[in-house]
Amino acid sequence: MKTNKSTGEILRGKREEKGLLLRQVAAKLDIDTAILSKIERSERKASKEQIIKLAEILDLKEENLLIQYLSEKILYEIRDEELGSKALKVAEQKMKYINNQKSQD
Amino acid sequence: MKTNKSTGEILRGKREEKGLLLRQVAAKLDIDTAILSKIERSERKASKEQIIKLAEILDLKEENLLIQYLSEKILYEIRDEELGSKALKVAEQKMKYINNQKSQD
DNA sequence: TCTAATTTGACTATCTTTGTCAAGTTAAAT
DNA sequence: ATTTAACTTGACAAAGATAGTCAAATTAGA
Repeated sequence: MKTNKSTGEILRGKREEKGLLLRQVAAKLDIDTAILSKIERSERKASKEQIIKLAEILDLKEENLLIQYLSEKILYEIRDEELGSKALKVAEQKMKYINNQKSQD
Repeated sequence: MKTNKSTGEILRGKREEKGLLLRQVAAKLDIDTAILSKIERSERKASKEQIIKLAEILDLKEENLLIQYLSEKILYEIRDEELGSKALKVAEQKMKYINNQKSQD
């Protein structure tokens, strides 16, 4: 999966590829075009529900789009944190530990 | 670094080791004991500023405590997300990419 | 059992997020 | 160059999440 493209870029790329207008897609999401514009330019975050709808509207694989979206949410939490990389690694270890616990049931 | 202990557990452990009361530590943080109690039992999240003060009050290495704290913040974002593990991995790739870009200046 | 420490829950205040709206800017077509 | 539709911007409002206080209830140690 591509990881060096923002969710916004993916959304805009696919929308244009399909020849859809902001107005049209925004209407399906039931939001103002202003917000969708901001989402596409990474000035605002979409909600999970919006991501799911967008995947459907734009024929994007929902799972991939959600992973993109979640990874950005994660990075947003550690934006301009010196220790971000280290925190990410520790988070992965904790995650592994948690998943191990779960499978011990 | 230990990763299978929550920030709250670390804080409580060290506070008790030092024989300090919730009241005393809370006073230094300028918050009610109720909140500190909740932080120690992971019922509430501390703020970054509180974590920094707590490291100082309890003689914990600030960097380690911050990493713990940030990693929990990350995991909080993907709690009960099916795709959490995958999102974490993608976040790491993105992070690497970003850091690479930075070093190209 | 008494007393101090901690926990709990109801409530409030503050901050963040998510949205609308209207005005401003850009781009394409003529 | 002008016009028109698409998009962007920023100020604002509503709603939701977060961080705190306070007082009552519970727990733990002398």
